Amino acid sequence: MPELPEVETIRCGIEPHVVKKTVDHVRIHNGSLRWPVAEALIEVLPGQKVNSVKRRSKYLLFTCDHGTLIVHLGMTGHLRLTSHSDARRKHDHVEIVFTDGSALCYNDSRRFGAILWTENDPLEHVRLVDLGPEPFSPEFNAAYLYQMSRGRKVAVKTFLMNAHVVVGVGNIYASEALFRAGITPARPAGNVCKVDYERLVQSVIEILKEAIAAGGTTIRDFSDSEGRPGYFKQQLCVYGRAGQKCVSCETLIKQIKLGQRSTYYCPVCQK
DNA sequence: CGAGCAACCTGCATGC
DNA sequence: TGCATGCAGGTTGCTC
Repeated sequence: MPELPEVETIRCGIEPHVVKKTVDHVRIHNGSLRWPVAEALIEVLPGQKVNSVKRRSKYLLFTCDHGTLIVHLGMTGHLRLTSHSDARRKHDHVEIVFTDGSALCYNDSRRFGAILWTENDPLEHVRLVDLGPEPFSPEFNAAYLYQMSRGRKVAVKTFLMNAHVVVGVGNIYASEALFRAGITPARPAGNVCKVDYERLVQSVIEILKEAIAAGGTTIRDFSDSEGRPGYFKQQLCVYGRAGQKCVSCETLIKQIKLGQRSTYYCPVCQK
């Protein structure tokens, strides 16, 4: 479900509702996510206060008194704010109930997501330590992408989606950013020149910021912490538009597969 | 090291 | 109606 804009939308929605709250108890209904949810959370979390909700890549970091809860939503994960008296829904796997009776509920039909716990620096966690730069950080620039891509034969779109290169760019925004930059997605990353990477960096930053401003993209079932959809779908130029006219030149948008992921582009505007 | 791809799992749309 | 197929905002961990 979520790329960086969707995770950031969820973070903004949740933060004011959980910060300064104290955990009363934790319920694990189905801890079988990508990695087993630590049963120890049931013992460890109660009594701890949530001090901040941050984001690194597509991970949400709930900083607590004596550790950090690291949450990834996978493809279909949802977090919603509930009351302890609300009815449970199908695929509600983990509930964190606060002392005031409010709760944070993790729902994930495909269970590709993860809920991890660390008492050390979360950025040093094995899942986070090797990640590439944040797209809004100064380290994400044309010189960096150019240098990283030399000698790489992989398609530039797959390269852009590689979290060791840059985090947060998933399947929707990779197609969108390449369209805006005028780069055809199947081009080997190592053949893309510096000037093109300059445009790509700008396009990625712009698209992600616009998507955050729109509250993310809802294709199927994305919703924020209060159940509202995102509105960036209206601004998508190529993703999901196979066979429709290019917004710029009216050529029909093409769909191909790259790295097992559907990829959309305009064969005229993108070279 | 990089590239390619199967796997994890459920739900939904489509076609016979 | 049923059943088989293919697809889905992600990531890991194999093989070559």
